[in-house]
Amino acid sequence: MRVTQRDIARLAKVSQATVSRVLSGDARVEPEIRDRVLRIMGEKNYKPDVRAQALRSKKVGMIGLVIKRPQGGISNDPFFANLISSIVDELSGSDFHLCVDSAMSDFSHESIYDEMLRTRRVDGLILVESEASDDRIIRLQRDRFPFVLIGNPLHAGEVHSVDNDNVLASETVTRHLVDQGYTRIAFLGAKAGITVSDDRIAGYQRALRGTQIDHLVYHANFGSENARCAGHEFLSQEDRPDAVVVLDDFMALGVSIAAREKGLSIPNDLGLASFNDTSLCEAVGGGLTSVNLNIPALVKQTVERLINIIDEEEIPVNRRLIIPAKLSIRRSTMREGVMR
Amino acid sequence: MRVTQRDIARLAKVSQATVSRVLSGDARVEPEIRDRVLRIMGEKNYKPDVRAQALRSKKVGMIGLVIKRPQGGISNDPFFANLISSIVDELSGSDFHLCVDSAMSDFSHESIYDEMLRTRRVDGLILVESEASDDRIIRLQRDRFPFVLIGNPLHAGEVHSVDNDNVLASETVTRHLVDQGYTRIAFLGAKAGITVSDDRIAGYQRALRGTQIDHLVYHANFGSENARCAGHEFLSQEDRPDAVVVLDDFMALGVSIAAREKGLSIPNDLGLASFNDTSLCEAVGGGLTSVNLNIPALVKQTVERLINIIDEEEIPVNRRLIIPAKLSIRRSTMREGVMR
DNA sequence: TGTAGTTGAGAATTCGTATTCTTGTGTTAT
DNA sequence: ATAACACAAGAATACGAATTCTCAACTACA
Repeated sequence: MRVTQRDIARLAKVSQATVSRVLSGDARVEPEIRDRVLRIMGEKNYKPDVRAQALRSKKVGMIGLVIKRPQGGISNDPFFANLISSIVDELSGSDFHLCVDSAMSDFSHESIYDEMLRTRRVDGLILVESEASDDRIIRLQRDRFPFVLIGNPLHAGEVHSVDNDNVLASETVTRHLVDQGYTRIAFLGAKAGITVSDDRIAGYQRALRGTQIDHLVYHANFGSENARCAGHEFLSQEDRPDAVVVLDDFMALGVSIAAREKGLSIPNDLGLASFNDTSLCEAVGGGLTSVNLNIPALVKQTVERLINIIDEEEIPVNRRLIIPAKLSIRRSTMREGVMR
Repeated sequence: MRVTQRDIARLAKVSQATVSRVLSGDARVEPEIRDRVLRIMGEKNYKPDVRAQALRSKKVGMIGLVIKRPQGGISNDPFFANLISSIVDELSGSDFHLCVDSAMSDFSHESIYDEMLRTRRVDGLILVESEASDDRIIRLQRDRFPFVLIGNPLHAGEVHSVDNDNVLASETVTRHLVDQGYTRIAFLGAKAGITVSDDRIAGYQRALRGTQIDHLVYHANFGSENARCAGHEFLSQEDRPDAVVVLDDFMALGVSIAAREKGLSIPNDLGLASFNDTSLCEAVGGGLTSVNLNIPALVKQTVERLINIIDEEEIPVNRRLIIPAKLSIRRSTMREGVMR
């Protein structure tokens, strides 16, 4: 059977209220009594029941992460692995835990919303934006439910969000390629409508604006295999690009394979850079230049802010927070005979 | 403010108990009243408070996953991404949710145990075994707390566990290499003491037992870079192996890079096979043969069993459940001129 | 010495739901 | 017709911890 405060109280010959006071560190309890209670709590290995605490104090000590899975799961997305483990790490200091749920395409939007909010299973939510899913956000705002968005909130006004500046990051990589002397730089993105992809294309274009370099934007579906196919196509062209910025590491891997299959050497025949700085980057072709989004830092800010909102401490005025990304330069963009 | 059963009761002019009965589908409530209550619940958008339900009914609707992170997080381990997303997917049908926590090396064993069990934050646990961490298990058993282990329970007796037969799987891949005509087959594993690695080495050895082929076991730390270094070493030997079974895809990637750097072509000069069948496999060198552990199936069994234990339904007698792995054969082991 | 003020701690209540206990009404059997 | 009984639904209680209310004992000050 479970040990309750009442049990402790009986054994320590005090009231249950006193046990509760000891637990909450109430100052006005005689040291002698406090020690006795603490001793017995130790002996009996007592821990308060979070369920009762939650009911009484209106806080469950849980934050929720709702991941939107496209069709067959998010199994292979290293981004989520990164995200989840970062959140868990970040939370391990606080008194919050992480509840992970998934929302399918559309139908279960409502149901996951119900489950997580109206039932008070979590105190707050972390949303991860991939497309523009505004109905959720609007509902959350209406109910004044604490949440922080990772990603670009688009036109949604008063939303707390944390994100990278994808435009700037993409501009930076692209500039890097320009600096390395590449003259025909392409961008391989996902199909239009995916916010990250669109933003990064915008950054790529911004970087090239002052230059003579043509804007070459290609599109492919996610995954290395799709990217490999796309790579084969654009690398077969007469005036093929001599460098490519790719939407993510997996796709870049695909491109690198396509390049190898076409007999193009990286970085001399083809410069290659991408985003996410996965562990893959260490391996691909002796090193793949990639933008490190600094997910741990991003998560740290997200979690801190969310907890602040939940605890109703002063919420920073700046509702949108940008985490700077940094470039991890590796061999795939270090053309021979070029010095910074 | 929150809508409670009492509010619904007042509006429907019934007692709170009746509302509760309607909710639990109690048969002996007049259809007319039931409909009225349901209508008002709908209007008011009522959902029961899980905190109160949990307190009352001794079930929180949560299962916990404690991941043991070696030092700096599990960020890059695709296995966990897979695991977590599979669990979430599997759970999305049930009325359970997933709570993910991490346990550091040793210290926080106790603390995570406290948090998750004594506080009744979760109804049951999924443990993932990488080494032999028996103290946790023993404590859980003593408290008769519902849990299922993913991995090999070693000598721990009465534990519910779900796992692949790593020995058999490894035997199968190795056999496959033999069948392909490779004659000098090595195994690259992690350092001794890691259960998966040891088991797979055992399977490798079992496969070679009837043959003339030497047993060549190498060890390296996890990660593609470490494997690449190790690969360089053993591929430089006079009598280098002509095929390698590698502990996981990431390490295999490292080996493949080492091979390329040494001018060895895969699969003709070097056969390569590994475990996990990550999305990487599609990409590496035009296809990497890998053992598919069927994590979704493994998770399905794990979750089903755990929920059975929690609900105290009849628990299958067979405490240890083996999920068959299957081999995904790709280019890296398809030597030219060899037919099955 | 008497009254006001302080303080430590027990009693009682609350959180929202599930469940048991109880009662009033209607049905069946003798 | 009345005792025995089924049954729907309200009243009351429990779950475990936090908090408010209350009171007794003790200090302080005139």
